[in-house]
Amino acid sequence: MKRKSSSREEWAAQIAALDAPVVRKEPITVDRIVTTALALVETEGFAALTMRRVAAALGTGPASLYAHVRNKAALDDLLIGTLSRNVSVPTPHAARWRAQFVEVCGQLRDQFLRYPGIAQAALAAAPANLDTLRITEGLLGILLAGGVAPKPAAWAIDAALLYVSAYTVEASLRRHPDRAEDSRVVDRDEILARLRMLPVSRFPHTVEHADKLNSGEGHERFEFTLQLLLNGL
Amino acid sequence: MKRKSSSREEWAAQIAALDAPVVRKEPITVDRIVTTALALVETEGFAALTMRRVAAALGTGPASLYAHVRNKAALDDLLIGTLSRNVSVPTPHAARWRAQFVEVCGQLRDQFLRYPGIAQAALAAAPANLDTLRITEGLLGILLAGGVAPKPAAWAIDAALLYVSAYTVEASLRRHPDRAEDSRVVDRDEILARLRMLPVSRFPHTVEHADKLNSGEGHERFEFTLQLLLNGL
DNA sequence: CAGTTGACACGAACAGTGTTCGTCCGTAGA
DNA sequence: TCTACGGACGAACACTGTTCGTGTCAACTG
Repeated sequence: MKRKSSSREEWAAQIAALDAPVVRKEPITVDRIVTTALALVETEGFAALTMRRVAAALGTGPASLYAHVRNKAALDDLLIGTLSRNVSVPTPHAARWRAQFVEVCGQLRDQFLRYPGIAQAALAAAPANLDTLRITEGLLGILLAGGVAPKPAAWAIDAALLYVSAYTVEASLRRHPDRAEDSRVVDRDEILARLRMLPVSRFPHTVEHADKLNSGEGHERFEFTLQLLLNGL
Repeated sequence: MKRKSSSREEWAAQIAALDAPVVRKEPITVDRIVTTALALVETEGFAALTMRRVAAALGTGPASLYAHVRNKAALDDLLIGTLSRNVSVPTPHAARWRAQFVEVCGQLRDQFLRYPGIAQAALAAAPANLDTLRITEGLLGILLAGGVAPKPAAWAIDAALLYVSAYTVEASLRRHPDRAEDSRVVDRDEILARLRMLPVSRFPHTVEHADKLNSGEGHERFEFTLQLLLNGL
């Protein structure tokens, strides 16, 4: 009972606590951290994912997070693990192996695009994470069922996952250029105009085929690339 | 002459300046900044590339750099521009277009690998930079000479450059894991051991072909992927 | 030759980052 | 009932990119 020297503020806080004594502040868990972090990335992009901002969204300080997550890097790993868990891998169907492969990669792509810039973390954590290994396993099953030899299959999967990450990183940067205007170009017509502006003497092919260089509606280019990879197997 | 209140330190500095009055401090230029930055990245990795550290290496403070470089992002762009300028694109030879394509991509890969982690900047600045456009132009010439249609050529180039960046980013992170030991695995045998440790029930294919998953000496996988892309054209 | 101008260098500061230390406290076990 | 322990967290450290204002030197101008 040595708290006889409590300040006025503490006293007021104690009185205020009388109102809601039962609804104890919900404890911080890894799940709550991950959920909050994902919401933050979804609305403000990966660059805004900060220990401080996650903590603030949880109504606490940054130090509180380190009891549940070793690192910012560890948090990133958790995020891409969660995203990977959202990808469902079908049971291999020998006749449709190409379509199945593209479909799984497309799921991953959509997950990454939903949380802009998070693929940067995926590039860092690729091989270590258990949840991404589940996807690798699934893709391997699909390719093996399609009659592809193990080694080319493994290498093609690696290339495809790398491509998915790079594709989504680039797509996110194009849409979310930090501050709407600042030397970064977003508009596609603008890019086309700049390509046409190049000196024909030094960039003959680029100028001539400028329209093809940045063409492709939706994810046409994405699927084109994957088909390219698969057709070579 | 209102400097009569100079402190003792200033006085000492003035005396010291008598020794070398002619060798005026070399002015800061964009070239010196780029050279210093590249040396820094080469020895300590892209994560160590800091305005402050570049400035310190030049014997000044960070504010001095902003007279020559708008941003850290602008500096990054300059760096990958310089690296791109080191890549020499051959004049297209119709019969050897595949080899030429792979060779150019290999040059770019080696540039990126020499400066660990710098490919992260390449992923961000890809389409805007003039020097990388020179490479795109060269690759386009090679593919067109090989008889590839413009649109597939353009898309394949995009995919290949994306893959080069992703490949080098991942390779750099594997070699340079921030702090030698900290949940990140470097050793290849270690990765293999961990893959074999997986439960066979859930990861049958991964366990069975673990040795193929991370096989490939040198840049075998790199060239395999590029060949895959090219064979589909 | 004297004087002004303008570009560059830079010290100091601001707002923000990841991470750690030490303290508090509430709950569970003895 | 007392104790130990693990989570919560305030404060601080060492950084980051960037800006403001001041200084200082060079070259052009009258």
